[in-house]
Amino acid sequence: MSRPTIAGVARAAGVSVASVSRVLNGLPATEEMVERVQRAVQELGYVPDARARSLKVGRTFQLTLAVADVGNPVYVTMMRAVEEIVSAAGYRLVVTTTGPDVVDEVALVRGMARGYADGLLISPIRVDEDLVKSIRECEVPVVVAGNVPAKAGVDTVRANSPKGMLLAVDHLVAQGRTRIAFLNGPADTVPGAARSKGFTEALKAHDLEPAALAEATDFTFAAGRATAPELLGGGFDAVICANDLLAVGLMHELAAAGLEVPKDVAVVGMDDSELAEQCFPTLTSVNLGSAERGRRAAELLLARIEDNERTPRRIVVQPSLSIRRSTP
Amino acid sequence: MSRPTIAGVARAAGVSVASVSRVLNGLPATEEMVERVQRAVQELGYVPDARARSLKVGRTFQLTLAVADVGNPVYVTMMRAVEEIVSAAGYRLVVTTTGPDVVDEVALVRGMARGYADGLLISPIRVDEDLVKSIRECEVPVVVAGNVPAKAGVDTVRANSPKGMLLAVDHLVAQGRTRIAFLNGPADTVPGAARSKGFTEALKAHDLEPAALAEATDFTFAAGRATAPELLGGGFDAVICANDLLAVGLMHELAAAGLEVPKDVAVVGMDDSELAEQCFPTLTSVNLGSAERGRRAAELLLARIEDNERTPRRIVVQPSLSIRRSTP
DNA sequence: TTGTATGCGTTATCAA
DNA sequence: TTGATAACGCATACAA
Repeated sequence: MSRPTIAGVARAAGVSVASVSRVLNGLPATEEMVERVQRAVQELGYVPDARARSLKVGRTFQLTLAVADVGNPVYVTMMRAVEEIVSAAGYRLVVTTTGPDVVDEVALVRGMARGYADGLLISPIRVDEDLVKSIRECEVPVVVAGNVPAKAGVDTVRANSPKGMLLAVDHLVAQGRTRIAFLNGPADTVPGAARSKGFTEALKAHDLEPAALAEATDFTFAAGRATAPELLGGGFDAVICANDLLAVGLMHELAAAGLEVPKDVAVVGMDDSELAEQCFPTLTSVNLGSAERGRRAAELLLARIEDNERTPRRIVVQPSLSIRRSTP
Repeated sequence: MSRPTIAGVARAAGVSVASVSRVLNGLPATEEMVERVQRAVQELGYVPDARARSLKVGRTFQLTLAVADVGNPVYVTMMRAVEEIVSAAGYRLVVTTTGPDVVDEVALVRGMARGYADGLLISPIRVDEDLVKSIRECEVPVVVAGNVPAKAGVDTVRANSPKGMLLAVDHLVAQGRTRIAFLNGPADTVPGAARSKGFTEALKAHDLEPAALAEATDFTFAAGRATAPELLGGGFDAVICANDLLAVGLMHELAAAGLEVPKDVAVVGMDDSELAEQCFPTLTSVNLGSAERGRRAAELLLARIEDNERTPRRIVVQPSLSIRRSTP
């Protein structure tokens, strides 16, 4: 037995399909009509087909959130914030994962033309010409949580990494740490590049030289551990890491090397994700506003779906510092 | 300008829509036809509409994975495993989150009738009659990663919590720990109930009495911290926790109380998620086979989509113990 | 091999 | 207020 269609309901209720559709959509109808239709719907367990509906009305009432790595806790924060906004607006949120490769991101953006959803919220980790082009030409509204060139002509909401870096360095310097090292993620990524630049500027503002630099191959715990040894022996008393996963990976290697956090080495992460308070010692971390970025991005997406002619906005969310036990 | 349809491509290529469709689906056509169609597709940037297509062919080539909490790292492991299997089979995986409430799970299962996807892989945390009913009556194939009654008549792949508990207790006893406490999640959940039962049985097998018992309100880090004080002062030398998040929450409270892990108290988690090796000290954890469960569940789902008449299978994945630094 | 025509399940337009 | 019917974009049975 196949699922009942609107025609089946109409037959069972002894009315026309048009009337069933009207009742289901709350359009004017007599009380008796409403009652008859609702009973038939109930009896048959009828549920409207979303594909057919969206084919007709041109909207799916679904939104897609695309992230690079579901294992990165910063996305958890963001997803929760986005979910809250879009579900309150009556949309269903579906999450897909792209992986670290830009071609997969491009494929995903292009694929939106298939009509999966009414909008896309993407947080790209690598950005190239192709991606910018695909976003600009995307058939559905796109909002980028991250940094793409203004010429992309798209709503963006991004973090202020340099400012965040400055908060971290300010804090470390105030605690008397001046030999500061930096554990970055891949420099060919958008966040990687931004944080590298921010770190350099922040040190310059304090007239400091980097004590050591290293670049992990990914923004992951495993990469943090694997890359940490490059830093060791660098004569630093503090390390800033490009995200929390890297920081936690580093802390394990520091412990293995017999260094104590924060006594011997202070550690600062970035993202202020759930992991920052789960790890031990708890991690001082730059809050780059992932929850707020999620909220704002979701709001921009909803607004653009409402009116696609509005001029693109570029929102920057300001950072703050969450001080915990990994810094003195 | 609106997106091009197959009719637009046909017009541009000077052929019929049927021919375009055939070329796009790799059906026999002359070389010239293929060439003309492909050029038009290229020029217009045509992408077929998935809704219209699936409305016609009755398949979406999408699969839905529903989890309760994206913040729980055990789901990350599972999602990665599922993603690998289904994408290799040519399906697109979308993830939705249900929250801890069973009514939302039921709504999600019922909603599958809207035709969002060709199948559903769900890992329910709470199960009641309604949920079982909705799963049994679901319009698309469902596979449950977890435990539902056999009468649901559905493919399931679940963990063996009691066996896992026994591994944990065996290990602790072998290390000389006999005053073992248990920090459970909500007992009204499927995993909560299974682990409670498993714990009792495992202690009995060793002729031991529980040193202390506590029940957190959620399977989360925050709930673990909040509930830990109920355990403290219980005179235990080891604690088994119903999952890794609870264990990490507990460890923070132990540290705050001046207790050292594993010297004063040994801690064992369950799930063996990424968090177990990220936390400090690294967490001995019962591997309940989340990756394998994800793989097997995905395979079952694909098989059932292929043939919906096959008799439901109930797979049990055997646990193992990942020993780390939180136990002596 | 190619084109014409029908239907997938729904909403919206038009008459009645 | 209600009903018949034409799309939405695509795939396919059938005819040419």
